[in-house]
Amino acid sequence: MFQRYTCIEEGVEMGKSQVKNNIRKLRFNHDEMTQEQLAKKVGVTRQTIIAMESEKYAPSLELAFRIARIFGVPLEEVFYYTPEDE
Amino acid sequence: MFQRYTCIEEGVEMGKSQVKNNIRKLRFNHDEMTQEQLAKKVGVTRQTIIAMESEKYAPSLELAFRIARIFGVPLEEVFYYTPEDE
DNA sequence: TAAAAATGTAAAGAAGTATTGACATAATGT
DNA sequence: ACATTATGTCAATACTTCTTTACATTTTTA
Repeated sequence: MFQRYTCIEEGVEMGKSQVKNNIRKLRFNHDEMTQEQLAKKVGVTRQTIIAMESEKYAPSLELAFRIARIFGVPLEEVFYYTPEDE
Repeated sequence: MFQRYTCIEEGVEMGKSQVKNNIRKLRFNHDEMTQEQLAKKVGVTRQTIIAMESEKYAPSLELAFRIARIFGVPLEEVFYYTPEDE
């Protein structure tokens, strides 16, 4: 066994997801929207935005839709799948 | 009030998600692919397919991408967001 | 250069998603 | 009718995403 995620000695090492995003770029293209403002608009905390931007994990599908909607673009213009990691 | 989630007396009642999908249709349009076959192709269990088709919950973004890829269509052709419930 | 605003990090716990296994019902074929 | 295949349900557990709180660092602006 073991396993799909890089585990290091102590603690649980998070696997980075294979879904990438352009949130940061999109924020800047939208009047330099801050993480805080985006968080509020989509109804999550700033932590969640940070985690997504730093790709610690991918958002839920529902949250992905809400974010795309805020930026007024289709979901696949914000998020994209990179299997096998490039 | 009330409320996005139907909560019943005892136990936790699952809220249905606001993300809908065409998985069932797509399966049939693809040579009547069974739940089992789809599950195997995208690398999840049959339970997960059942839960998504019956909209008990929406998949993760990554799984959504994998499913769309199997059917050879863009993600938004499989899943769509219906805020406020239609 | 000091205050304020924006971003980053960490960790515990809640909520949501996925797995496993066991069994029930429906549909298809022989 | 019987066996087989496909679908559905339930429940426990594991894993992933999101929240909350609190504090550290960087960037911006007065």
